[in-house]
Amino acid sequence: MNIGEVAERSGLPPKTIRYYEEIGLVTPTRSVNGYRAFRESDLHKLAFLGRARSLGFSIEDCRALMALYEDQGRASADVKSIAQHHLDRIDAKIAELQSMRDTLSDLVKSCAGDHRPDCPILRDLAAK
Amino acid sequence: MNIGEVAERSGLPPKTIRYYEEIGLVTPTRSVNGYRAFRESDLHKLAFLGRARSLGFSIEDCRALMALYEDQGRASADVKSIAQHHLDRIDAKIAELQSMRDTLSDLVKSCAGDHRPDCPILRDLAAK
DNA sequence: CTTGACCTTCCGGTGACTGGAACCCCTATG
DNA sequence: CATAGGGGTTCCAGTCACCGGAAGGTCAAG
Repeated sequence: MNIGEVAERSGLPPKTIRYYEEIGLVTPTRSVNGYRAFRESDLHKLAFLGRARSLGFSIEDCRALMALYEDQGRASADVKSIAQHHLDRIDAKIAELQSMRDTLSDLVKSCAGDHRPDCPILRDLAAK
Repeated sequence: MNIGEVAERSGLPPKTIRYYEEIGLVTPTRSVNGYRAFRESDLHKLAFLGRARSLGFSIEDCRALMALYEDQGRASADVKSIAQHHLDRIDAKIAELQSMRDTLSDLVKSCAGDHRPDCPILRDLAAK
């Protein structure tokens, strides 16, 4: 399989796949013409990575998850730990955004949004 | 005022203040010894920037907000528009994170997290 | 005179890619 | 056989908003 087909089937852009090779997440072989030659197992790995990334796992988390996936003797506790930490980070991020959202929403509501210069949003940013 | 005092009073790290000068958000004068010399107005600007950044506005949004703040003839609609767009982005981000959170939370709950290798998290990432 | 706390600039790195340039390879068509 | 196109390749630079660190200048106190 060339990179184009793998891109299509994995849903990852070719650029991303090359990048993943560069950082050692996949190691396709090479054809005589120098093209990357992907096996089914490479495609499988890339799909795994794509799904992990879509859940927001960092590249390093993905690397660790892949290693655990391929380690038959893994303890599910190790996987769960990574996922739990990630979940905690997400919760923290949501809380942070939610707090911004609340403030911002109040400000937007309080602003007339017309041709006049008076603006509670600017007043809030400037004061305090 | 030297940068240290401004940093303390604005809550921004010196590195950040230098960076803001570099990209033209503040333009302190210079003392004879080459040190940056900040006026009260610079401090005020930096505090404004710090609060806008803490609400998640991008640097370019901050630049625009500052310009509006200093434009006596502004229309509050312009400010509101920036804030509303930012609010929309935040809502989108929260929705994205919330969706990740939901999936991830289910996966974490379903994983025993013990010494055994069987793991629904990895199964989910690998399958589909 | 030295110490230590400031300040300066400059360079490189962060995360996870993305865009673009310059070039090679392969197949099909005129 | 030349060429056009649609693959592929590498390498470099840029993104965003800074942060860390090195090498060195400045200043007040002891």
